[in-house]
Amino acid sequence: MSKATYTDPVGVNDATLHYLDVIYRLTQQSDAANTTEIAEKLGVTPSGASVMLRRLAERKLVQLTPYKGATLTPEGRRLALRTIRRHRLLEMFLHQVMGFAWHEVDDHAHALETAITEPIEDRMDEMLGYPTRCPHGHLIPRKDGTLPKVKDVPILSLAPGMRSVIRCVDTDNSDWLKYLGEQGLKPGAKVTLKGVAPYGGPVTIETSDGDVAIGQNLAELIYVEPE
Amino acid sequence: MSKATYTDPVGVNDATLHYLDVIYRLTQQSDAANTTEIAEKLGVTPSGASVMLRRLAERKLVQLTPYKGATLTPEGRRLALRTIRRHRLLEMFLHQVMGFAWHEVDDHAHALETAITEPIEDRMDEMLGYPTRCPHGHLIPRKDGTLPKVKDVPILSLAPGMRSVIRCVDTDNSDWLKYLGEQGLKPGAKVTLKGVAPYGGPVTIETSDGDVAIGQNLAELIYVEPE
DNA sequence: TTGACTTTTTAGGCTCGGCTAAATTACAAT
DNA sequence: ATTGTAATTTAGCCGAGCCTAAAAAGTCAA
Ligand SMILES: [Mn+2]
Ligand SMILES: [Mn+2]
Ligand SMILES: [Mn+2]
Ligand SMILES: [Mn+2]
Repeated sequence: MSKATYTDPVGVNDATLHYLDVIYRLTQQSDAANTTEIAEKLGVTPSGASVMLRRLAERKLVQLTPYKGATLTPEGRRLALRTIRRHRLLEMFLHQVMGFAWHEVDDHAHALETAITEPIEDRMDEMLGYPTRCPHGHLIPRKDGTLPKVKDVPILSLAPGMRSVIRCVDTDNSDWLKYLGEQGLKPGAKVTLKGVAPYGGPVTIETSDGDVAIGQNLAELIYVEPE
Repeated sequence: MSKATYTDPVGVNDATLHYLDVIYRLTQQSDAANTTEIAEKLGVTPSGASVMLRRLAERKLVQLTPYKGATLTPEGRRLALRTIRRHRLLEMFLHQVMGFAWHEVDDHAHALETAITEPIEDRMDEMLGYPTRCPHGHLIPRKDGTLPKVKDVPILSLAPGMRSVIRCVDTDNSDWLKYLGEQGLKPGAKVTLKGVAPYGGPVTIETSDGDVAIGQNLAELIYVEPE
């Protein structure tokens, strides 16, 4: 029973990768990820996260300013982007090659994202024709850690009547994805924003199958590229 | 970041599954697996294995007779067979669907065997047409824990001149597999044992591409079905 | 039966990633 | 400037899965 042949440098295990992944996402929105937010996303206590963050800082994977928050070091970001790349490639593979529905792939991809080897990552990429986005439209980081440039905008930022193509549906919620998919609202769909009812009312969107009306909370998840 | 949705009852983790897997294999050959053998296969010390075995016994996954050895309980065997099934299905998937060579798949399958979810297991099975063997010819346990009946015999047990079909090449050694594959000696190949030189000399086998001579140690790995 | 030798278990300790409870620091409002 | 509250860290603990060293149990031959 041989030891992990294709595995990473010691210490780069599941827990570590999950922390780095969460910190990466949080630092996309604000400049530093604070302990409590990280703990919430990971389902651990703030004290547990605090201790773990110190360990990650000792390993030079995060830059930690006590009482302020955490950011990733270059090595930490490299590993975070690798995990995200693998997650999104897996989602694409599960969807396109294995035939899972777009609302099913997130859970399965999480189960595999820290287990796959680099040759498998590369082979999936090749089989999929080097995709730039996951089934939900999120960008797949390249192996060098760069991200494709895109011009996605929230559909709600468009003037009513403007034609556009859906590029991303920004949620992992399986139920919402299933529903939006059934309404024809998924990446690649050509849509026109018809209007937004006042006081939080429904958003009407024209699709190739007719008009659909959805809540603003769901409409906020949809990003498009204007024609 | 949700908790392991598709994961098993608590405690059925990587280490546990590896122990069960090893105990299953060892109890195929003798009636009980002894501590030192288990430790060797897993690359841990006998003392470490002894402690772990006691924990597995407490969890009713193994039946432990101190100073005698371990056997699997029905639940332990169920989990062991599940891991072996997933390993061999993965090998088949990596080979047939993803195009990896037969000598490459074992390592990658080990990396994934404890990570995949049941829907992925089922979907691979379906895509592969419910295979009964891995690329090396080992039997794939069914979901109910039963194994297909076969009539494989060692090629060296055949009378010279007897025609047969290779069914299994019983090794995980990547170099040997690569070499044997290059010689045309892999499951499905029609072969005739020509002769065995005395005093550990070469074994000559006729293949569709001509005769090949290999060492007895390699020939012992080859199992066939006589015509 | 008695050693001698091998196998296995026990004792004590370590790291990792969690936990709770308590202390500390930051920050916002008076 | 002081005080109260919220965020964060520290202290002390735990279990899993390993380790080494030592003790105990089994085995086998004289
Ligand atoms: Mn996802
Ligand atoms: Mn996605
Ligand atoms: Mn294998
Ligand atoms: Mn195999």
